[in-house]
Amino acid sequence: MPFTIATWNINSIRLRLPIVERVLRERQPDVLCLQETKCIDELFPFEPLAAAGYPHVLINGQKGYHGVATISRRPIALLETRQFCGIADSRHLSARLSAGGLDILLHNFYVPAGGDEPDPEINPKFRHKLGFVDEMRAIPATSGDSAASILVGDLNIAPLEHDVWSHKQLLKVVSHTPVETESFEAMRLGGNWVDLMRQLVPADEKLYTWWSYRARDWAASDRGRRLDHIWSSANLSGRLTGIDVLREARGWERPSDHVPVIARFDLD
DNA sequence: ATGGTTGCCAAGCAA
Repeated sequence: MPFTIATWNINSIRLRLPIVERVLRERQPDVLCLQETKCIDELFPFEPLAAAGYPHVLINGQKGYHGVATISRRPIALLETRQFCGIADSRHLSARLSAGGLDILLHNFYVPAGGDEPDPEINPKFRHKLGFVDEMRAIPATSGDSAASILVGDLNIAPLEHDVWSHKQLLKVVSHTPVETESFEAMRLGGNWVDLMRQLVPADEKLYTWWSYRARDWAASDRGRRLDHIWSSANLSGRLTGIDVLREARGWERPSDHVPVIARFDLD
């Protein structure tokens, strides 16, 4: 049995509990990292997730906005919930679990979207996003003989040309501006993180995890972006056996605008 | 160039 980990910006856990249960039932990931749960901790749906086989649930929620949760079939321990840029948003949760004899440090991130105007001087939300990515430099991929790291989440940046439907048309659109993509890649490489999706999908192939709600026909226009990511330390990247982007989930009833991404590893 | 949709929670704000 491989070890599998999934990430999904769910855009309200309570509204979309039925499709979360569907993914858990059909794909049975060992761990699912959720972002934008939009749910205070007291209202989090622990019981249905436990009934689905996921009794280990770690949450960092807030009212109405943001919020991350990491749910697991196997025991998992909360490490910390970090703040970034001195702003008390619920955008991070780290945890420790064991798989294949490895002690795995797992980060679940929801990076700020950054607003519409890609100018940090006039747009505080964009300034926050750039500062947030800068602060992520303090979280490198730690590893050792029996230790490894995984970082997943909605990172709200599509770094490569073919991570967006039109590189040229998105160069001035927040999520794909050079100031974002360059600092994003520098942060990833400086932290020794491996981009696992692109390890298996060639850089010249289009790859998206998000399609706007505003499209008349998201599938026909297919104007997507790869905003969701799975990274690992180098000692785990060699154990990666597969990546699934569940594009079909964008067409389900009451969908999130993001779809689940699942990584499979040759670990038990 | 503009507006297009969704969710929170009950008016805009954020995405």
